[in-house]
Amino acid sequence: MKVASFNVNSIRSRLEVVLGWLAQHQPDVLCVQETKVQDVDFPGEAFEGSGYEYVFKGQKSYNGVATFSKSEITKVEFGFADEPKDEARLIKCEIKGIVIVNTYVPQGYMPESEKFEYKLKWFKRLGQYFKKNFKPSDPVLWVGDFNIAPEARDVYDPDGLLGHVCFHPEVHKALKKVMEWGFADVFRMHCKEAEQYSFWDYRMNAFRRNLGWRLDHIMATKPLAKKSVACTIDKEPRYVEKPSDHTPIIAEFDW
DNA sequence: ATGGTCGGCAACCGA
Repeated sequence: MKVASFNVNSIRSRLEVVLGWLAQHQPDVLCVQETKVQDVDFPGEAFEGSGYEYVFKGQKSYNGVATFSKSEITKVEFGFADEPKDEARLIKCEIKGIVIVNTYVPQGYMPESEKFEYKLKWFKRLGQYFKKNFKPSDPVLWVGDFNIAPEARDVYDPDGLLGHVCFHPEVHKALKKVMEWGFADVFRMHCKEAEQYSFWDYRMNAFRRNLGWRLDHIMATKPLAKKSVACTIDKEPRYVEKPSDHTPIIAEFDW
């Protein structure tokens, strides 16, 4: 079972990239973020005949998530149970007996802003969500764009970037709290190297200079993590005609 | 030098 995550920065402008990537890599599941399209305009017809079914929730201009799967998608829920539900940032479903939570975590803007407070609260709510609905012994995957680089080796300039909303002590604490419930970082189980980035700012020629961040993650509860056999970040979609600022992460499980 | 680019959408906001 192969599971991938990809922040596409508009599914409509990235259609050919996504379709090509699915055809080439044949993941069982692909979770995408930042679809940037309201549901009535979701380009579902483009995926007919691709071999994937899909669920999605979006809004105009911003956010939006979608989950694609080769096999049946069941028990679909959007957003949190309480307000604000943030439906365009969270899709939960079950595929082949695995719970898959696809998230687009709020970016947070600036450390002093209300948006940053909202980001911290979002992690807290997500922690409660896992605690309330599942057990650490269940096969649960938490994947997506977390807008967090967890460690110094996950950013191009750990000293200079410390305090950025995606590399901030409070955010690190918030992530750690959710992880402690029972998640393992599948990518770090298989790769200990630095400079394994999944995001480069469109500005600053960041990709050419490799000024990157590891913001996209695949976290698994321990029983599932034990069955992971590989996890890689695929930089090939950075070389296509219309690259996203993110690139996909893909994990394989003996499941 | 201390900016820069995208995407959506229709002026700027968000990343």
